[in-house]
Amino acid sequence: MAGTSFAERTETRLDNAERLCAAHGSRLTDLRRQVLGLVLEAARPVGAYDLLDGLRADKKGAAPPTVYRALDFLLEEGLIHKIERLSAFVGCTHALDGSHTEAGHPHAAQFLICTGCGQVTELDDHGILHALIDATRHIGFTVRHSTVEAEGLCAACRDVATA
Amino acid sequence: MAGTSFAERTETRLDNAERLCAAHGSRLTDLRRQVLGLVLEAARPVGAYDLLDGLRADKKGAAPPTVYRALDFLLEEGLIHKIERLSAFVGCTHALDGSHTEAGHPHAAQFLICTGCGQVTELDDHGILHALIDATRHIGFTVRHSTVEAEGLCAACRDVATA
DNA sequence: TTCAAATATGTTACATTATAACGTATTTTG
DNA sequence: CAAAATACGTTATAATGTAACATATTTGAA
Repeated sequence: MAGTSFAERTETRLDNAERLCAAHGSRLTDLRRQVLGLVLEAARPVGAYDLLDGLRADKKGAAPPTVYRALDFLLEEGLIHKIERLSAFVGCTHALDGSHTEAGHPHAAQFLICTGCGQVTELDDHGILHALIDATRHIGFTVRHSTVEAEGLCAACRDVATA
Repeated sequence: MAGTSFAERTETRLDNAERLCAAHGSRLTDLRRQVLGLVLEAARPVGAYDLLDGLRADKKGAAPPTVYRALDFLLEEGLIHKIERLSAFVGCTHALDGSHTEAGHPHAAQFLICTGCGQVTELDDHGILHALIDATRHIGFTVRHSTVEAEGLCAACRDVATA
């Protein structure tokens, strides 16, 4: 059993994740749970090699494939997202906090990256998704998955900048 | 002078690019012109190291920074875009083919990546941009730059798949 | 239950993408 | 022309990601 212990809120979310996995016949193993925990405990998007460092506190010989395989699994389950512009990963608030027992389906997700504080906010805005689908439909393109990432300033950082 | 010679259409677009640069006081040097030419001649998004190989046909000792510096310049000028999901670069049709003499301003740009044929189509759809701005405004986030990339099937590849 | 198949993880090596740091050349400007 | 700014050359290395194969664990069917 992994020695790492996480904050209570994180454990709750991990339990949610475990239920979601069970619900579609996949297993949130100790290793995967631990990697997801490390992602969730980070205040901001985490890189794969930061996660690897975190893992090594517990499992001395961990290597890159250990982390990447866990990340691939978590991405497929929709439990985390990859922020492409940052090559980093965040927990999916939609899946882990929401009342959505129907995970797995890739949902619309948009990410707001604040260049001031580094925080990333996840949106799940249907208007954006529909605008994208509308724009692509009439040229015959079928969207399977979309990446929407906006860089800018969050409310708090903008206020600081204006002051 | 660089020995590489490009198709006529490409030269035309390079001339456009040169005018755009001149219009805001930057220089499309031989090197930058050559890198842009290589991007434009590629049927699909090109990686930095593919460009490096292309460069080396002409300049034997070229090294990664040679290419990356040229790419940084071209990105800043809005002459190319980076497709984050592919770590690859495409010419900006908006800037190079359009009647838009007012380059430099980052415009709304969305990319449709066909997983069938690898082609990437650039959209410049205001509906998507506005949906994004609407969704972010009411939470106080100010968008400075956005990345929108959709993966799916273009009309041609979808027809093949359905057949 | 017991073995075969499927799944998950360990381990080594390497591929790909990107940048730091410093020196030289070229261009621009006073 | 000389100084400053800009662009480029060169070496080394950082950061991100994967291939390939071995071992362990779990699952499922006989």
